[in-house]
Amino acid sequence: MARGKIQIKRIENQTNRQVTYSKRRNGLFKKAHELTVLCDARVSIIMVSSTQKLHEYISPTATTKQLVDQYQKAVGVDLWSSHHEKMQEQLKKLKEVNRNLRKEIRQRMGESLNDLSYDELGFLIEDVDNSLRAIRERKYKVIGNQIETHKKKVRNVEEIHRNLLLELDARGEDPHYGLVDNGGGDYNPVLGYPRVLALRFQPTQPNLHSGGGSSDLTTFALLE
Amino acid sequence: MARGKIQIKRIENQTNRQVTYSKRRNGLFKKAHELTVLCDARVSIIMVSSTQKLHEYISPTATTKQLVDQYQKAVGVDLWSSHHEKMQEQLKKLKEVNRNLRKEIRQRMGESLNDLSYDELGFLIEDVDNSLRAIRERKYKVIGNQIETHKKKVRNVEEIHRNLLLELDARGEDPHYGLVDNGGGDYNPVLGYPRVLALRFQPTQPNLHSGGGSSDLTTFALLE
DNA sequence: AACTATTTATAAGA
DNA sequence: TTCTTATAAATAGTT
Repeated sequence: MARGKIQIKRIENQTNRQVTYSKRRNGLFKKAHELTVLCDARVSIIMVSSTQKLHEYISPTATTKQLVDQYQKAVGVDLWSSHHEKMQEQLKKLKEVNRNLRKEIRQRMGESLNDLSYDELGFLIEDVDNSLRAIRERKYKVIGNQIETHKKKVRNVEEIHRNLLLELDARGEDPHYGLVDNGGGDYNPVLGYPRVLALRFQPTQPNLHSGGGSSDLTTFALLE
Repeated sequence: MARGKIQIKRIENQTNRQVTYSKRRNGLFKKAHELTVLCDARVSIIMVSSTQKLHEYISPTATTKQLVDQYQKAVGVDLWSSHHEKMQEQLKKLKEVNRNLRKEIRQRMGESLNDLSYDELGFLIEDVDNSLRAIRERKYKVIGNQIETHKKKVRNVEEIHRNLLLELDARGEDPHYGLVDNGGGDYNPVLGYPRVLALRFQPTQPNLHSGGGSSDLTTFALLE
């Protein structure tokens, strides 16, 4: 465009090409900026030179993400579907795991047993039976611990009471106070009800077979 | 740049602004294309006018996705993190659900009972006990069905045998064949072992508490 | 990186 | 929008 017209075709001389790239890149960015200001527009330019160097212009009033998002929406193409694929895969796996876990639970609850063989049913019974024993053991241990704790508490209170009586006696005052029994309310579990036992508060879960739709996601949202 | 110099500042007249936008947009795209050809570069331009109309230029030698990906990589910013957020959220929920399911199973198996109260243990026992009864019932039903099936089979074979004998007798041949007993092997479950019962083939699952790492994803991969 | 002859882009008007 | 054209701006080739 000066000192002679040029053909618009690849500049073969490497150095010339680089120089022209640099000059015209500046020109382009300047024009883009003028456009931004004059016309109140937003412009994003991304360019990669023949040597794979990357340069960009972005209007001060915009971000590249913003414009790329807008482009996507307008063109209707998901530019990063490939980026989503891995997560999609993960989600699928997790849902699969979920289905299997639910199935196991249902079997342990005595449901969905149709596809278990006689032998498998035998194994399952043995397993659940063992589990039941373990849970019972735990229950006995818990009640034992609580009785123990309570006994200690009672002993402690009695001790305090005795000391008070002695002290009052020493002061020659009327030892009129009796031991106050709190009614054994301490037998309540130490933890109270900090968590709801999942098993008891689930309905029959009609959506167990629904293939992991979004509703499945929240089925257990209240647990733990 | 012609018929008078202009200040580079927003054109207030709406019509003028639009006209200038249109003209300069074409200029910019033309320049971009020249740059593409002359310098063997790749250029992506996305622009949005003040009226929210979107226009783009992309070098014939490139795709927008390609350049945006390259931009991302170079700048080190994940442009579509927001697109991932929803999925990330889903993944988190699923993992949480998974954790709870695993916990429920462990509790049903008599493990991880420490954070259950005495009353909760009572509920759990009742529940598992009921489950056990249900499974036993199912087992009896299965064995009953199989016996029934077998009986029918035997009757059928006997019937065929009788008919054969009659036929042979009618032909006046030597009725030398006896009823062949297959040894009751048909008591095998009808379904055979098409699926492995999850419960029996899981070790104690040392990674149950590992917080849903990638290893968790494949724990059940072999099931179902 | 600077210079400058020339081409190109474009503002204003039609 | 498109054309016209005077003029501003960009830039190819050179230093």
